[in-house]
Amino acid sequence: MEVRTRFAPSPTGYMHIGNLRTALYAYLHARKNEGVFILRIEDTDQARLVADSVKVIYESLAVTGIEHDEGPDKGGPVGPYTQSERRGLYKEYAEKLLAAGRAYRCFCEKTEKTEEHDEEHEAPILGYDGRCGRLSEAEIKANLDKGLPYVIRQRIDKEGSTSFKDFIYGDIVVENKQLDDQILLKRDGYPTYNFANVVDDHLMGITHVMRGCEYISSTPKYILLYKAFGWEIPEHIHLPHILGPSGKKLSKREGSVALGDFLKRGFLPEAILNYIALLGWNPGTEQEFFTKADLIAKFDIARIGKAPAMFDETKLAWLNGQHIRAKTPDEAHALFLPFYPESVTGKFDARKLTGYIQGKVEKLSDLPQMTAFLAALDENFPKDLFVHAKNKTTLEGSRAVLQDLADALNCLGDWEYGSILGAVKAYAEAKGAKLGPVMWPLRIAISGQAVTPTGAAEIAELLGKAETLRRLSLAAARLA
RNA sequence: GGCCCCUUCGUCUAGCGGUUAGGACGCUGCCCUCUCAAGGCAGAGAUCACGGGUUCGAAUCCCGUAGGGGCCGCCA
Repeated sequence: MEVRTRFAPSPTGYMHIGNLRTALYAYLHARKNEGVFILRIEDTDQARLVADSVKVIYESLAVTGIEHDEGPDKGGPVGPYTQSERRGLYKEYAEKLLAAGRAYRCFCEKTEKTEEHDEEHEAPILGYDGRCGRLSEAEIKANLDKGLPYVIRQRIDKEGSTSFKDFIYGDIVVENKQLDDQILLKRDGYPTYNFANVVDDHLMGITHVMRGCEYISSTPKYILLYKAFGWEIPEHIHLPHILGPSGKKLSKREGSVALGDFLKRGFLPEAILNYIALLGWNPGTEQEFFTKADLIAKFDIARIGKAPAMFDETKLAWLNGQHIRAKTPDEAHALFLPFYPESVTGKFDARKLTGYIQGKVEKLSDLPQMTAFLAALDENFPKDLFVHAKNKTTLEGSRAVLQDLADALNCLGDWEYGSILGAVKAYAEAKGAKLGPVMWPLRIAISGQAVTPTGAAEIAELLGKAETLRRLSLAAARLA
């Protein structure tokens, strides 16, 4: 049977990294099995509609290369793919349940979750007591005649238990008395997630339902729905959570959670994809660097783990560096360019700069700070930087070297990396010195910092002859 | 509070009855090098949450306990 998976985000205005991983896994599983990956927009909460947020979903999928085969923008045989456009369908199916006695109208007041319940989670919240389920035909009719608003609730027989086999977590059994008569159709006529999800997954022929494991506890209710309709139950694959640094579900409170944030901060989409793929899944080999094509080839839902994983930005950064290094110089440059300060791109050969530092960059957002010294030397950098035990450089020695070097470089005809290095080498040789003790003062003088993203000769070349000589004499003067 | 789930180095993980418990990030050191935040090598770091079983033998199987997480919305 053809594999059909879906990603069913609700338009919230940003792409949560955990949701993106769910999308990735669903996508990979579909591709791996030459199946179909569907995008379905779950916009059934009218109160929470965020303008343009569907666009964010499209953009997120596009930038990460998680491309869907069917969706609101692409169409397909089982559309529409936006739930708000499927309202009639849900009503129709809810009424079928009503007619079959598997659902009932509920005229009770709204019982929305309050903030207090959120914080004081010790407060027991009791589920709906099912009173409207016991209303007589006459009472229902009377209410209807009065025009009382109502919702449709699923009628759950509180006897016995309901179970399902989760692909990751195995058999899950829940006593039916734990199950609430959940709302299927809201007062405004829109379905709840719980209902729309089941109806759509069935109608869209989804074979593998992949979602976060927070849905495990409500899945028995969905199972009962499938059974009430007499529908085949798809494979359920609940994914372990991604945790923030505090050990709780990754949330906005703890730094970046949105794909857009990571992108802005200089993480590459392919690195993010690679990293989140490894959060909860492993290939069974020691491979850690993956391109999307690698993932499609190696992905296997059988190797998804059960334990939640903490999101570790340090490792993401490392992986990001790996992906940057894997780029061609031209690709890298296209990536770096937007992150270079104007002061750098305006004055220097940025393409050359990229070539010199590509192997050192982890986050693109480090670029401004890494390259700032090119455009603006901190002329009052600490003089101690010249002192280096291993190179046996001292303030006195450095001054002499700098003065000599200034002369040597001044005589240089063409100003490029090779000739600069050649001149420095020649000078060192003439002095009977090793290269280190000469290069060190040079690099400090022209950069003003102990750590630079590339070597002294490269920096000198980028700076140009005039600026290099200016910095050299400046430093020599300070050391005098 | 009720129910469900999870538990191997700080972190991500391998392991599916017999391993010196392996790898990666990070950390430390060494090498290379014109610096290192790159590369190479090495090291520290996990009595496999704890307690009972089962077994000749358990990180691996079973049962408890503890800790953590999730759900209990006319949100998804």
